[in-house]
Amino acid sequence: MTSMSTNGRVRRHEATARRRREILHAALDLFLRQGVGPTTMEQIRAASGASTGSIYHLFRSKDEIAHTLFVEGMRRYHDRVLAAVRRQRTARGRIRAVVATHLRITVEEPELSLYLTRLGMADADAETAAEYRAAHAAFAQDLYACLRPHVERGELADLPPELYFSLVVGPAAHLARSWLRGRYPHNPLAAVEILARAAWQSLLPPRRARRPRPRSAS
Amino acid sequence: MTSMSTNGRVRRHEATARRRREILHAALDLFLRQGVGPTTMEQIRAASGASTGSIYHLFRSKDEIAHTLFVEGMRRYHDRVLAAVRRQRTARGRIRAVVATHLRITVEEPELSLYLTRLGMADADAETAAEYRAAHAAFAQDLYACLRPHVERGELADLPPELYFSLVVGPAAHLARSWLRGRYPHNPLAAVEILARAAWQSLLPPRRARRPRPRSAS
Amino acid sequence: MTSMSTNGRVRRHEATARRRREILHAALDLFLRQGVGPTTMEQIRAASGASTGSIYHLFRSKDEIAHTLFVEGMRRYHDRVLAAVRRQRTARGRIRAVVATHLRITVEEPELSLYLTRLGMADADAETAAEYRAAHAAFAQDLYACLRPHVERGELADLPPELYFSLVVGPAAHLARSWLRGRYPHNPLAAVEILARAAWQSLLPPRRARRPRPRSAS
Amino acid sequence: MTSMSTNGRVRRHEATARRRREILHAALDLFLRQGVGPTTMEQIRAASGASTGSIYHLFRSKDEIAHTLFVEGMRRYHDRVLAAVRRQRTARGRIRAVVATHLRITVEEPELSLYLTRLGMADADAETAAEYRAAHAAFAQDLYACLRPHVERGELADLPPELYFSLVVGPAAHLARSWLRGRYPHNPLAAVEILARAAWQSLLPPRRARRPRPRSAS
DNA sequence: TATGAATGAGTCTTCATTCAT
DNA sequence: TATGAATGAAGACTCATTCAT
Repeated sequence: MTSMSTNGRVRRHEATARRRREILHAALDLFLRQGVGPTTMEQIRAASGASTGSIYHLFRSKDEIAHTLFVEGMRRYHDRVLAAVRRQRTARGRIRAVVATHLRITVEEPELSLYLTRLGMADADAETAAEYRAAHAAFAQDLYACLRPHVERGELADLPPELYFSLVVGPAAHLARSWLRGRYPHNPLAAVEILARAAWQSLLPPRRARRPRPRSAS
Repeated sequence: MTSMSTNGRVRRHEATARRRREILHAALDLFLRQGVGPTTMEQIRAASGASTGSIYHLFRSKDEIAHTLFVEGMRRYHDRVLAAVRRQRTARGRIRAVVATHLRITVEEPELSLYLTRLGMADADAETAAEYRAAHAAFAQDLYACLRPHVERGELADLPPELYFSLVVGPAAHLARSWLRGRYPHNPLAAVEILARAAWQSLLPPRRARRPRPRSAS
Repeated sequence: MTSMSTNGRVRRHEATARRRREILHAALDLFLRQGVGPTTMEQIRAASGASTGSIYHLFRSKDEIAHTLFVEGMRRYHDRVLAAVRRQRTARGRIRAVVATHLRITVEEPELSLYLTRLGMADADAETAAEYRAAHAAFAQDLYACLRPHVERGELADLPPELYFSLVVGPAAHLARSWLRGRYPHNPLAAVEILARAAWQSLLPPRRARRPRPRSAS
Repeated sequence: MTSMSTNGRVRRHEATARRRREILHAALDLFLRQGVGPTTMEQIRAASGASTGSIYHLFRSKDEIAHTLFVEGMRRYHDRVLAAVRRQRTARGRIRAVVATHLRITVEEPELSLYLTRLGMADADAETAAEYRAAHAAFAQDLYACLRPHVERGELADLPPELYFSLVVGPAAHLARSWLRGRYPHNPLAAVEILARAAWQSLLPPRRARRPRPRSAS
């Protein structure tokens, strides 16, 4: 009997989780095609197959759906980038990892990427925006912590963290956006080497400082 | 009497133009603080001092206001960048001009920049989005036309146009966004040289190709 | 085994009855603070500790809870008043009993009294209202039956029954309401004698019949 | 032209005021038949002939309609009672005026009276309830100020103000309610003398004390 | 009997837009 | 041209009630 009840509960949990995913999935699709504002709960309901009540049982409001989508997506992005960076040991490898992962996520989850770039913050109220900002700051700090040692060893120029990200992520992000909007007709992943090399070069410390180290890692 | 009527007309034109500007100004401010969707015509009315009727005399709809703001802003951005680029003769100068102008516009018209980056396309319907895309394409083509000769002369690597922009504008755009969102605490203009140098280096043609040419642009 | 099952049944009955009381208690509290309409079953659930299902096991609907509260309260009020009146033999004692009991119930069960006075009938549909009216009519008849003999003996004036109640209960009810709403800062029970005397005097038959008293005030 | 525009404005004001009255009238009717909660804006719209937008142009919310109805009605009641009381010079005349006016208003504006008694406070939130209470307190003070001199002259017993009202208004209010609910089949106005006399007697100072006032009542 | 997730009809309210003056 | 009251379609959300477990 215990196992039955446990099974029941588990099965219900699974059903709930599936429904949750269905709703988020439907919402993401609609948000992307029409924007968050213009998307109606009725559309989400119809597209997800859930009832109005179910949706509100699982999410407090439409904004919470948008917010959940953004936060979960952001976390996935952050996690993947940090994991990829940590898998590398050399400065160059890490820089390349950032660029490559950004493009890889873009290609593998274009919907999510579009949402994060284009819609995510558009409708955020002050409080939510602050939360996003905090999450971003935490990510930036974690990421910079991976690069800091290389800066201290003189392998990378000593620049303000945000400038780092601009030099490293900026081009990749721009290209990703272009691709997502249909402007860039090629596979963004084919540009990884070019972008990674550009990023790497732009972070090299000024000439004189570079001497002591004979060869940088390939 | 003719002159009076002319004066009258002129004065009316001036008044109309001023009112138009007031409305756009108020709308931009509100759109930025709250997003386009959440902003109501009533708020625009109150903030601009115009009456509901006046607003609808000057603009067909709320969307048209958002659209006007976006298009006029985009045009201003495009014009400034192209003008700055054309003022330079050398490849390096032109690359630098793109970077510097982007940051300059950001600093001088942060509201406009935020709007263009963050909100502009979020709520656009398919048709409007297509129009934006066309405008962007025209700009891209004009800009690329300025660089093409340098490519042909072997001064710049031969890359797909969008990749160019990603390498040149990407870092500046990223830094601008960071600054606009309060993440980058320094003056973005101080980073022009770093970003311009990075952009320049990333566009250099592969080594072997670079030799034959006796003088690189300064 | 029989006794066990009996015990079980009894215990269940007790548990059920307790739960019923908890629900009614929680509901009364909420109804009073917010009104019946604005109170949600969810609030009743949370405040009573019962589950939604349990509540619907014990009550057909929210209206039934409100109705039960009203009817049970009304019956308690009626019963107490009638009992107190019947305990007295003299006309004066009975008049006084009505006044005193009304105030006593008010002070002892202020929540119930407030509910009966303020909320009870506000949301009642036609059918329910009719039921309430019938209950009230029955009470009025029972109560009047206690006074009728005194009227016939010439101890009390011969007035329409409702006018009786207005003269007897009216002031006490008014004072009770004032007290319940925080307007009357003293103990209502201290006013019993004044109110009872006023009621008594107002019910005395006209002068000539009364013998001793010569002139009423103009 | 000025006059035309003035006329236009005036005419608009009249139209607006009429519409306002129509809405309030329709709402009062519905509130009384069904209660405030169950009445929908759609019903008010249909009954008043106004459009949804118009209603919300004139009133912020359904609650504001209910509130307006209550406050305006309460003010009318207060004003009438105070005016009638002030029109009298003698203590007895004033007591009688309170009783008579209460019943008169009941008979002349039964809907309003029912609303004030039965529904008015049922759905009030804390803030609104406080406002009602303040209005009532002001009225009570004004009314008591009319009686105070008589108390000081020893014509009326010295009782707490609320007790006064209970003795004076209580019976009339009770009878009015009975009549409104169909329990009292006679014309309430015919009972004015009985109620007024009862009220008057109940307020007389204790016998001995009534002449020179040696001791205040215990 | 007990539970609480699911349901969906029904509400209030908003707001872009129109139009009589 | 200017005004702002009026419009009503459309949307987010609530909540009493049901029902599978």
